[in-house]
Amino acid sequence: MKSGISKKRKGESAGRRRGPRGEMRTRIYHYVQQRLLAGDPPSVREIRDHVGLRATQTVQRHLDGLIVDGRLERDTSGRSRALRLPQPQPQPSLVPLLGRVQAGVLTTAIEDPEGFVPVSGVRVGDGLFALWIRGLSMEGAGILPGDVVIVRKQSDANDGDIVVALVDDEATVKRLRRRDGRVELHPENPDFDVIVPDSLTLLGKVVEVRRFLEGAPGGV
Amino acid sequence: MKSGISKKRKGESAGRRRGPRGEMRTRIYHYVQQRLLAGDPPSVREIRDHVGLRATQTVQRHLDGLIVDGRLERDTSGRSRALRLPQPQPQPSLVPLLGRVQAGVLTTAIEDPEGFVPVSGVRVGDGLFALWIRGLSMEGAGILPGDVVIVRKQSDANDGDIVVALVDDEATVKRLRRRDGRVELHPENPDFDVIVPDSLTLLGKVVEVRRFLEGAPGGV
DNA sequence: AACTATAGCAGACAGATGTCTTCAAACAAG
DNA sequence: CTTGTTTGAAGACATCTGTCTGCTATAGTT
Repeated sequence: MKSGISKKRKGESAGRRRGPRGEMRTRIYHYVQQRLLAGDPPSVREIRDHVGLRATQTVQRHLDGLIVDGRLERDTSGRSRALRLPQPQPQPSLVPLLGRVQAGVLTTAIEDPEGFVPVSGVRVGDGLFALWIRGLSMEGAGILPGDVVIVRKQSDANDGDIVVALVDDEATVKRLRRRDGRVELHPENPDFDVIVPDSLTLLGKVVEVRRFLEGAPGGV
Repeated sequence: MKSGISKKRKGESAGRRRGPRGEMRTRIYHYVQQRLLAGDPPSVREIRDHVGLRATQTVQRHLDGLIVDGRLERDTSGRSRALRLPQPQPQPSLVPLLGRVQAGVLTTAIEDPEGFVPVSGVRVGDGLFALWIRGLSMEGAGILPGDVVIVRKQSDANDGDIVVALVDDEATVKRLRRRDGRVELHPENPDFDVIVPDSLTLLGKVVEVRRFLEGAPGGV
């Protein structure tokens, strides 16, 4: 045993409950939840060691109970570290929050973000990034300077979608309009002009807008 | 092999590079990054299968390179699924998203939320709840129907804060103003009236606003 | 008190996982 | 062209990990 638990004679503590009924299960639940929220799923032995039990089978039975209660889920493919948070407690994913994005360096910016924002797991982490809003061009849509938009990477979008496109080699957020077979990028502020790009380089579609009235997102 | 890679004769493709120098390493990096950001660390065999290699040792060598470059880290305790991203990651918390909140039932609503939204760990999860915006009274502040506000429970707030208060036994979001020792709840829309409550029941202060342009938050 | 259910221990075993060695093909440099 | 480096395959092995069986102690119920 690696955990410093004192050597006991065979069977010495078998069956011993240390606290009120249900306490161990609650302790296990909180430890697993914390580990899963941290993005670091625990093995059964790690759980065992953390809560001070000696047998993995005891942990398993508690986990079985938590799964029956719907508080945890298990990936049944036979892989290791298979616990999951269930709906409606989605496993959060972290989306890279980028600084300035210019033509050609999106991949680099994603690999070296200035921070991260957590999103619900239903959005599946691949293909998302987050950007700061810096201007007033989308004010009418309730998107203000200092907001963060979460963007799903895609190279096409529908009429009416709010998108991130490259204009003059700089990323900009606008509403996409299709007029007579042509693409237009519309601001949501009469003080800004409609942009008609010669060719559209679309980085993605805005799927979420966030405003932080106090503090900044994690890691910034 | 589980991945559907076609059976090849022994050694048939040994040493074959399929793309430009460095491409495989980049592909591996992106896959690992995405998995780690999703809170689901990959095994070496999962990486191997995802990128279409046949030997785990090849993956290991690429991972070694990524570790030398500082782009990934490895927990060296001998555990499985030991890759890490090098920056410290914010640890998200889950905030309950409530349905309708009326006087007297906030605690019940928190215990039985209709879903959860992940927030950055810097906000320390306890004491937070989230609410839907249903009306247009805060339109001028860029807070629209269908938005979700994240609220920190507190019974006092400063002049200018956006707060959640009980008015006519119903939770409402307004901007708090202090005038001549008196509290006023201001809309951010001229079509709505200023509210001057006889006594203020403040549920908390809005710390974040979120708009979901596609889908809803987890569990809803 | 007796009985039952719950909780925990110990040990064994199968499969997942990481790591190492050797060999071979492809590519880059001189 | 030759040589050295990089890249990828195959196979073996040690350890981690999940799961199962059997036993025991404790707590709850009748």
